[in-house]
Amino acid sequence: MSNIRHALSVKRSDDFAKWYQEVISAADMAEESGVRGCMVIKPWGYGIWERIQRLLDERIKETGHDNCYFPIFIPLSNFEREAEHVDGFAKEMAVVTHHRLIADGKGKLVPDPQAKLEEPLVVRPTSETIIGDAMARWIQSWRDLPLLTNQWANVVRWEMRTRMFLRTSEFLWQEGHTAHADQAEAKEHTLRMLEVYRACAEEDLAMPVIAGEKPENERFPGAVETWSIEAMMQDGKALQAGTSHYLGTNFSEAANIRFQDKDGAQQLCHTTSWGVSTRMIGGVIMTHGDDDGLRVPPTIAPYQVVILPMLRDKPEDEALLSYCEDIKTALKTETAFGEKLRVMLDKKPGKAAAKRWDYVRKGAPVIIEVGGRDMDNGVVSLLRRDALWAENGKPDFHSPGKDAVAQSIPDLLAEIQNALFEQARARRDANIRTDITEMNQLSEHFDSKHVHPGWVEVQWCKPTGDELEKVVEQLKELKLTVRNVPIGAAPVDSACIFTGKPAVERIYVAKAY
RNA sequence: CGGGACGUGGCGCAGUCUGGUAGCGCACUACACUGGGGGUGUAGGGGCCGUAGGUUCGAAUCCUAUCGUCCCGACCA
Repeated sequence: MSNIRHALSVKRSDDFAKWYQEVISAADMAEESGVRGCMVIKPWGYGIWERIQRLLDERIKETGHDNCYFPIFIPLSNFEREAEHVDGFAKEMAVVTHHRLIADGKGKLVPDPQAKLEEPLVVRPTSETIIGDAMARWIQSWRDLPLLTNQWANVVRWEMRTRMFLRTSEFLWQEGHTAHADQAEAKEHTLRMLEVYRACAEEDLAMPVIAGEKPENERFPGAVETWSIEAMMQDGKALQAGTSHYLGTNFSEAANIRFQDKDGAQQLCHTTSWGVSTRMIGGVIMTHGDDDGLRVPPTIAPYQVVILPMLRDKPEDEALLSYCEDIKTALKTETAFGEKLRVMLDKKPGKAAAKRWDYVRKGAPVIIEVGGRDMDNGVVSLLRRDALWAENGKPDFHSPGKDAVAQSIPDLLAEIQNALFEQARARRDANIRTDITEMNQLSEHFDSKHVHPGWVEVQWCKPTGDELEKVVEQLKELKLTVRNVPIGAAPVDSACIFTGKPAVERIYVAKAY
């Protein structure tokens, strides 16, 4: 349908990276801040984050966690305690060294040498160490376990290369931290939270994911096991959308998190940590966006229904507005997904037709336009953002009756939510190859001019150490990475694609963000 | 952090090579027309050309530094 005049100037198929940036600015989600790698999240983008936050927070609380808040500054000595952890994060830290500025006599302010901190503070890149410190104080006995905490916070990682929402120097997230009496319980909890993330991604964000364990080389610094949910973006690349780590006793040893067991003996706790960030929003864009902008799943849309009166700056406007208010009032009494509908009546002066495209770009799930003729006929003009265009290349308006429209919206929103998920799942499934068993097939698949090579499921022998390094190098030449070892995969039935040894598990291999 | 490109009204760009104090499209404001679709016309408002130094009678334009952005690479829960 090439005669359609799309709402964006760049198409996904022409330049995916540029398209991604255009969606963010056209949907008015975020903008550059002037500070390297940091962004201003605008109301529509932040509204989506608030929705994700709220829905995920409920799920986290349902699994027994309480929220708390720890300082953004971590004493350097505290951070230094876990060697691998330090190794992983040291090169991307923001460090506070002074607590006062002083005029330099040339009209500038400089850090006052007199005000140098005795011990530098690092801006948290994650909070295992400072929370571990607290856990050591909070936990005395087996009766204090399990300790289940979570915090919503910002963190800073001095990234070399940043992209809005996907990798920013400062980002918002949720980090859960738990302590358990033994390994089995801690591991079980790691998987329980991974499942919470899967449900949140698939049910709340309508973003299909594959849950599995990360290979050794992709582990979180200091973790014994790292698990992830991986989503396929529309360009076929993988996005790690959430991680859950079993930390063993590494952080307990570093921070001395111990408890007295029933027999009176001192034991180290087994801890976990898990996080999901504003990166999820990047995932939503690249999962549901189209050539007209964003499409927000109704569960996380700041407004699920936007009403646009076709104002003419004439006396008749008053009746039209009152007609629209009726619709809004009726909608407000409805519920969808167990919550009240979120409805906006845009009364701002301006052409409805022009405003319509603003909301199309923002991806409001349902747009209701109302003009004088609708009013006369007792109907409204309704657009589904997920199915915008009719066969004739024009916006596909529906005309439900005014009195019936409110009641129909909850079902419609559920249908849209489902349609978005199914579209994404079908696309993902169509872009996973499972028939590749040889390295040359793999290079051919990813070398060829395939615009959309997607993911490949292969079998491997789960190498470790140097042997794994070799595999990672081979993959790197093709710009590929091992995404994860999916939970619940079929049993292996062939040789390792990299070494020829008997395979022990299946893995997903893909280009990644 | 290496290589490349770039930074000019809100957005997208021209002007930079060949110095002479800024222009286009969209958006914006006002009025009029139009009126079921992102409309038309007329008239306007808004920029010390990222920032700081330097060269020059004179700098968006030349030189230096610096900050930021994008692409490629290295790195990366």
